[in-house]
Formats: sequence, structure tokens, C-alpha cells
Amino acid sequence: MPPSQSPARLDSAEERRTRILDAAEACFVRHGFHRATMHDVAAEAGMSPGNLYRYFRSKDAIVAGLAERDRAAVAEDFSGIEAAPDLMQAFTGLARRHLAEAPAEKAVLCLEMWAEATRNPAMAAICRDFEREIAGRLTSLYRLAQDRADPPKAGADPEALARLAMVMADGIMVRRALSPDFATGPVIDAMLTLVGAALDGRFDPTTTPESDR
Amino acid sequence: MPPSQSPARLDSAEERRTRILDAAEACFVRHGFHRATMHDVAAEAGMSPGNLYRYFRSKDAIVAGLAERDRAAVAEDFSGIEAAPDLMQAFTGLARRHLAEAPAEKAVLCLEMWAEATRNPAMAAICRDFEREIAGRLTSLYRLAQDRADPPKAGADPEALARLAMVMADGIMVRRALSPDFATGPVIDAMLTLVGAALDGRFDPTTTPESDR
DNA sequence: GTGTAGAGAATGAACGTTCATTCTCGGAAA
DNA sequence: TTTCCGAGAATGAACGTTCATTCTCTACAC
Repeated sequence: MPPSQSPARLDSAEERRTRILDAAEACFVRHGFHRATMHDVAAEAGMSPGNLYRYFRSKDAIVAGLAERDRAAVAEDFSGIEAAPDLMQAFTGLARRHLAEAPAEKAVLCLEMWAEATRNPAMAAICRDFEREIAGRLTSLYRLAQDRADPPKAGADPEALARLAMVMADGIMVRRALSPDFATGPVIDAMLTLVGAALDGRFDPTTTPESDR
Repeated sequence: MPPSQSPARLDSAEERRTRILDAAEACFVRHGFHRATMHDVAAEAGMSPGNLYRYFRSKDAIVAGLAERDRAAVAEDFSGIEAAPDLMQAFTGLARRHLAEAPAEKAVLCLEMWAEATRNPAMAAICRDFEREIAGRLTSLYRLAQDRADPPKAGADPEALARLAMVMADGIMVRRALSPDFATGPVIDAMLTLVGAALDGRFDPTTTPESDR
């Protein structure tokens, strides 16, 4: 007589949710949130349409669940960054992993989520929280890197620099989504060079531009 | 005996097309391409749904027409740039006009168009052409600016720099669409500073980053 | 037997598009 | 001036389709 509920059951229910989310991701990348049908998702997940509703209340819930999952995965990857031995190397790895090595489908999904966020408050909240978390992590990473330098350098403002890096990252996402063969390497390198130089004061992008003087 | 067809007629037909496009723009910003209905557009334009089809073959045609119109307007604004007396000042004005002063709704529409472009070949073509045109103009602008400098400077590669600037512009668009109160000023300034410094060799973002050495 | 998982047909609302009909108005006829 | 005509502009109800969601029924586990 097994005293606990079958863990296999619970496991498989959770597995089924992720299977549905995986299927939804594929469909949403192919057709977008609004043109992908529940039939498409069901077929991709290898089950009937009705059965989807045993695991998600609605189509919107699937969309939100998917966004939440991806957001959490990326945030997780950023989470321990302040503990890295070489901060800038860790940052470089993070940038390459998410902006170059990640499948281009992620960029498409990202665009889709952004577009949805402009009019769906739930999605807007997810995007906002995500952006805040990453901004916070990058800011403290940069601040830490400045403090740890041999003679502590006071270059550009870490917060402004984090905003700048994120804007560049967003731009890279757009380009990847639009032309899958876009060479992200040079642009990522430019971002890394810029951040590195700005952090230790060799070049400050937060001054007023020449053409205004 | 009137030799030509009534020009008043033609004029008003053209006006009606732009009225429909204006209405569609408002609706698409509010609800997105796929959630905005033809009834919405018709109501916004102050006419009946059926009448829309006298001016556009289909909903898709309206979407394409709108994208085409906006693309052309921006391209037009970039068109004479090589002729400006102060090239960098002209570039600064262009950047401010399109990335800061333009209404935030344009950014939302832009996101919508990008998302659509990932799966609609017609929209993809429009975006691709637009991007090529702007890239070309920026490249030759930068090249010209280098050549014209007092002792001609050979800084970063103009083409790579144009790509970089466009990626940053795309990122700014994303941020504006997502949080309408985002302060674009500092980021635009950073872009201008960066381009200025890169053009005359004070700082080269196209070198391999420090963290790789 | 009882409860859970699943399938797949059914439902009903929403949407793009069509079309028969009405409206508007400039100009010819009287 | 008044009346009538015709053509294009516009209307809005209706149609066929699509799609999210619900319902009903079967099969298996315990």
C-alpha cells in the first residue's frame, strides 16, 4: 500500500504542461499568438484540443505561461552572475549565450511577446518585471566590476550603462528575428568593447555628443 | 466638353485612401493587426465596412499599404541627407526626429510590423527594403563625413558603424513601444557620441573586446 | 464502482468579405 | 426653374468560415 500519491502521476502532469508549452512555442513562432489555433497546438502536442483545457484555463493562459517560463529561464541564467570570479568574462558569456547562440526562434518569440505587451497588461507586467530584474543585475555587475578594479576606476554611471547595453541587446534581438542570418558577432563585440571601455573611463558614451557643441 | 476627367474626383478618392490608412493606423496601434477588425477600421474612418473594399482589396492590403506609406515617409526624410552642409548635425537631427520626437504610437506600429514580418513575406520584403535603404544612406553619410574631415580621418568602417547605429535605433524603438515614458535622450546621445568618436578614430568599437584577450 | 485522462464532435460567437439596395449629385431635358 | 436620369459612392445585413471553448462519451486504473 503506497502511502503517498503516485509521484509518477504528478510528474507526468507537469511533463504534460511543459509538452504543451513546447508545442505552443513552436506554433507561436510559426504563426504568431493570434493566428496559431488551439487545434495547431493540440496537434503539435499530440493530443486533442479539449484536453489542453485540462492543463490551461485558456489560450491566454498558455501565452502567459510560456512567457513566464522563458522569462524565468533567462533570469535564472543571470542570477548568480555577481558571484563569478571574472565579472566581465561572465558578462561576455551571458551576452553570447543569449544573443548569438540561442536559437533564432527565441528572438521571434521575443518580438511576438513585445508586440503583445503593448496591449495586453499581463504580458506588459511580465516584460516589465523581466526588464527590471536584468537591469538591476547588470547595474550591480558593472558597479562591482568598477569597485574591484586594481585602482578602483570611476568610469561611466553603471545604471546608464546597463540601460545602454539592454537597448543594444533589444536591437540585436530585432535583427535576429527579422533576418535569421544576421551576423550578431560584430555587434555583440562592439557592445562588449563599449561597456569595457566605459567602465574604466577610457571612453564615456554618457557625455553630450560632439554635434551638440 | 471637358477634356480631362474631373480632378476633384480623383483627389477625394486619394484623400479617402489616406483617411482609411489613418484610421487603420489608430486601430492597429490600439489592438494589433490581427485583433483590429474591419468594423473597427470602418467606424474609425467614419464609413461602412463594405465601403473599405472600394479602396483596398483586403485587410492585408490595408496593412501592406500602411507599412508602405510609413516606410516611404521615413525614407523620404533620409533621402537628401548627403547634401546637408553639416553632415553630423543632419544625422543628429534625423535621429532625434525619428527616435525621440515621433509619437510613441509609431514605435508600437513598428513593433507590430516587425512581428508581422517574421511570417508574412510581403511585410518582410517591405522591412528588408527599408532597412537596406537606410543602411545604404547611413553608410555613405559616414564615409562622406570621414572624407570631408580636415585631415581625412580613417576611423571605423562606415558600413559596420551603420549597422551598429541601426541596431541601437531598433533597440530604442522597442523600449519606446514598451514603456512610453522611457527617456530616449541619454541613449540617443550615447549613440551620437559613439558614432562621432568612431568616425574619427578616437574610439573603435569594431575591435575585439577586452574580455576576449 | 468510482474517478481520472483523453478524444473528438458540437457550439456559438466573431470576423472578413460580399452584395443587393439606397443615397447623392451633376447635368441634360423640358 | 424644375424634373429626371444615370453613375458612382456608400450602406449594412447576411454569408460562410474560423476558432476558442464546452460537452459527451470511452477506456483504463485502482
